[in-house]
Amino acid sequence: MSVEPLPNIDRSTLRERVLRALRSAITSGRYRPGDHLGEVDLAASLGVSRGTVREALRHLQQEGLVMASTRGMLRVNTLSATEIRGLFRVRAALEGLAVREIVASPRRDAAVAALRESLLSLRDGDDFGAQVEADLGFHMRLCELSGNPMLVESWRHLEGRIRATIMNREPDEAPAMMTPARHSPIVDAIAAGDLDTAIAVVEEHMAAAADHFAGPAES
Amino acid sequence: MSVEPLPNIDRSTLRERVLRALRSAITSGRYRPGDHLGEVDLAASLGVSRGTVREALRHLQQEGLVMASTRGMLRVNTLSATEIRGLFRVRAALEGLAVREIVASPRRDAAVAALRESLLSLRDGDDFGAQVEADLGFHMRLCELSGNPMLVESWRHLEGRIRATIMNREPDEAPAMMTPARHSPIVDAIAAGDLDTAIAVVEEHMAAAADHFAGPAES
DNA sequence: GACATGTACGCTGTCGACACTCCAGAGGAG
DNA sequence: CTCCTCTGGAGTGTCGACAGCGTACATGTC
Repeated sequence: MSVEPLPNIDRSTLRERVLRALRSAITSGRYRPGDHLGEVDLAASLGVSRGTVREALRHLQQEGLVMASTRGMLRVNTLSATEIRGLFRVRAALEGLAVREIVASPRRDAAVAALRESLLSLRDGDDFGAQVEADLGFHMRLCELSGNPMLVESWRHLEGRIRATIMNREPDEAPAMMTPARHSPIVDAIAAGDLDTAIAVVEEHMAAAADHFAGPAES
Repeated sequence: MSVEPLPNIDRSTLRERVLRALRSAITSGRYRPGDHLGEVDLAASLGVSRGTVREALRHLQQEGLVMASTRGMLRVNTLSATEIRGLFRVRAALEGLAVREIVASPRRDAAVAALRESLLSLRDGDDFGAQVEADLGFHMRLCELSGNPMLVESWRHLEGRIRATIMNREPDEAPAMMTPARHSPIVDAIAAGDLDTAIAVVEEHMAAAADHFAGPAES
């Protein structure tokens, strides 16, 4: 009898796997913003029924990665400059709360260590996709370390739109936003326990990102 | 030929109507927190197919009004005290941002007027359900007046959980939270243009609500 | 040639049926 | 009496098919 512990069985439902596949296909650039996502085509491509694809698409719609167009058809979402600016202001508010809760927490040191670790992933990425993942991973980690599950939930709700925004840009333009140099000041301010500075840093970070992705201040 | 402009035809899809019906049934207390929502029963009650009910339920799940339990079954969501506290902290962050944007906006006076109007609905409600609607309507209005669609979107994403929290309480206990007296200071501070005070008022308002719904500070 | 009308096609909306999993309780072996 | 086994039933998971709606093209009329 074999001693090795048998591979874990994937108990995820078909809908969940289709969901992940579609999400990945969109955020990886396989489908471009504005592309039509037809249920029949996708169902045929993935080898599943329309109903299953349908549920996954509806989920992505609520995530903001997909938007409805005419006659109930779904397209990859694309955000206006105004929406992008608003999006990053909401992010600033949420991540500002995260910073606030981390600074107030007794586990602040552990949180700082975890964030420093997340920063490492940002350094060694020459691949654009990996760079994006590392950036979002850092900010998501920031929310998780707040210990507030609702904050994480709210941030995740925006994640699809964040990704849609980033993917709207050519890969060449964005990397400057995602360097460790832009993120370490946040961690430093948290480590110093200086709440006001930390929040100011986060807001500046988000404002710069908004300018980058929405085009410099037009409003 | 008749001159009257023909009644508007309801073009909403069956799924949308089922969604509204279920949401209303839950937030009105027709189903209690923890109740099992079986697809077959609901489909039979509503006279639609399981697939249609299913899509509506999945939507409500993402809204947080419904949660998954064992074997993929869905139940009316119920939040822990910790989650409730976190929820209201996130609300404070979001509505704080709303206040901030309104104060900074040139249309501040119009916003104040709109908020004052919303306050009126709070006054004349002896019906508990109407009172809740008026309260949530005020806060939602606050977000809308920020002019930031993403902020509204994020707030709406929490709305289901907020309602689930309120509905967890007996109707008799809550009304004190929803008096005009508790809301007008927010509007007054906005009208005065005093940002710091306004945000402090919002945070105090949310902290009090958290204590009320989660039980006084145990953490 | 321009406009109204008919018509085929593509797509989503909705449905009913079958498959599968899990839990609870009956029933037998020890 | 206790434990294991088996068998129903209650649910959800997934599927294929039909129906309805709109668009775009073809057809006919003036």
